[in-house]
Amino acid sequence: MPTPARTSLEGILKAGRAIIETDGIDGLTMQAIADRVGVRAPSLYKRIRSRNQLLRLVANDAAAELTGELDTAATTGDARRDLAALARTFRDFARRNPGAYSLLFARLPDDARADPEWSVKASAGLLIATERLAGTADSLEAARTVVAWANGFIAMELAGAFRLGGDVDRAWEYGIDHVATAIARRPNRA
Amino acid sequence: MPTPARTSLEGILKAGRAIIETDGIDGLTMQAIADRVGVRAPSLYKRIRSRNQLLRLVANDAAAELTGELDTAATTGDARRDLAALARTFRDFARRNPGAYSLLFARLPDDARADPEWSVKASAGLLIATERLAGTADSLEAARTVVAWANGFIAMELAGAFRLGGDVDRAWEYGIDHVATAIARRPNRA
DNA sequence: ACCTGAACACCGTTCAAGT
DNA sequence: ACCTGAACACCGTTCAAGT
Repeated sequence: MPTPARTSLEGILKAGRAIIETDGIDGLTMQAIADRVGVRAPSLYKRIRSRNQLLRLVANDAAAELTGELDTAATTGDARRDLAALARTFRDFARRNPGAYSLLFARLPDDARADPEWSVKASAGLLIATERLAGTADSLEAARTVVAWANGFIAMELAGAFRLGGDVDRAWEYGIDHVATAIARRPNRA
Repeated sequence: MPTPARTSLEGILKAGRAIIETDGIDGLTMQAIADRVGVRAPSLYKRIRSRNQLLRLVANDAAAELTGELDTAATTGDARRDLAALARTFRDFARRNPGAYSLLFARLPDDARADPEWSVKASAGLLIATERLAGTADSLEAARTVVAWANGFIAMELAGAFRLGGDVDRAWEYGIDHVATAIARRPNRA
């Protein structure tokens, strides 16, 4: 006699997104998921192959969300303005979803990581802006400089690593402004 | 009848530094330490209070090593050259000690993290260079921009996040050069 | 077809017992 | 004074058994 399903991939995924924000990656246990969807831990293996695959599902879900937000962020056509908007969107996402953000950039086993294409998709708009600012020859290096700065800033902000006082928001504005100037063609011999 | 000690803090610390490089933070288990120092896991609690305290010891040890290297890196007196040397030293340390590096910047419970002063000590030389380049008013923001960029770059490099091809070393040189220009006073209206 | 309890190998940690 | 085995509460995962 078939028993009706009490779990679903969607339910598990939603539970995963919620738990990773409250308890972090380490808190995302099979037990925690099972409690939340109202089932015993072994039953989860009817829907997912392993905890690592669950982490990948959660990471892909977050990546799609972030990519969607980035796609609608660069709208002015002004490369400098678009660059600042993309960076701001990235930072806002990280602040709203610190658990998902750290999952996306955590060093995890390959089978737990988001599909590699996500970073290509996510950086499409950025590459357009940096190409216009820095020129075709340097657009990849310029994009990497911006992403490294934004990623590093956000990671340090979330980790509470800015411990020398001062205004972190001011450091952000200073940073995006100066980095944009830096990658613009001939920044210091205009 | 007192038994002679077969463990020592030094031995445990050295084992910890070694294991974190081969097996990562998650691989640094009490079992792994015990195996390496030739004792059973419960005996470790005669020397350390908990695994978290061990993580802190390892982190502090790595922080002292990194700080020492940074202290001898900025020697030319030329602020731009010193800045590049400090960044390069940072990157070299991370490549030689990727496990320790990620431990230093991982989000961990407070009792597992390195003492907060380490980052103050480590950034002393950097602040001198950025103050000369950017001026006193902006030196903190400038230092945060450099650290965010370097940290973000290294984290992405170690995570294998540069997936769009291209020459990563060239992106590093491009980045440090342009970031230095960016924070220098009046970069685009000289 | 779905869910469960029991079991396994692993964690960190405590503690009484051995020397 | 130091080390140990046994035990506890937790992990992820497998699997035979129940409906």
